[in-house]
Amino acid sequence: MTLHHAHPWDVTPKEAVQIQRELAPLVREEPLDFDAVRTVAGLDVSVRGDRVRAAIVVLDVRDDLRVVDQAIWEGPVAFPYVPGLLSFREVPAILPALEQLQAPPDVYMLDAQGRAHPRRFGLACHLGVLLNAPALGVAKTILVGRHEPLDEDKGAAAPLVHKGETVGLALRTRARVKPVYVSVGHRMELRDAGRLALRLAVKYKLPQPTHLAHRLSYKGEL
DNA sequence: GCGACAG
DNA sequence: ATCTTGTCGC
Repeated sequence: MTLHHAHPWDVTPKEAVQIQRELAPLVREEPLDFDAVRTVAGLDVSVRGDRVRAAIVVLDVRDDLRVVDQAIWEGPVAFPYVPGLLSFREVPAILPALEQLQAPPDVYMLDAQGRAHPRRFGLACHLGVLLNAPALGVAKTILVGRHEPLDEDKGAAAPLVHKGETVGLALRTRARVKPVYVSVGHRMELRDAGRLALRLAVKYKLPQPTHLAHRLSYKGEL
């Protein structure tokens, strides 16, 4: 995989914001060709003390979500947690983990926001633009935006709106369970992201890719 | 100035 | 995110 818009990571929060403003216009919302999607990678990063551990789990969506590849990378914390600047903390750990994969996944699913971000450039957008690949964010809580109440059944959804703009989707992946917040990362439309998240949420609230990636980064194994 | 605030 | 046991409900 090639980095299309490489930039320094050893930056100050102020410089990070500037980088986001420069890259945000590069996010492309276009129809996703589902026929070209065979593998979906779930990515997550856990933090323990002063160490971070990035984990990736690749599933084959045409073979009953079978796990076909996985990778882990551990290293020192390189950036503090600042709401809105999560990518500068996690991407530096995700990139080296990606290098361990046998092949580039067709879609990247992040445990974070995509366009549902103050500057429309959450972690899912950042990674998607860097790799120039389809990406989406599936977050457990809201960073920005509001939405109308959802029905209690599985599949219930409502637009996530911020400053008059639909930036994501509040989606109930399991009946009577708190919804997840889906948003576009890169090279797909919101409806595509919603369909993907709902279709891959077969056993838990979180879609299988991010659910497994979370387990792998947290426990160190599946 | 006062809250809100992905992981 | 992380610190952490049991407990209520489908």
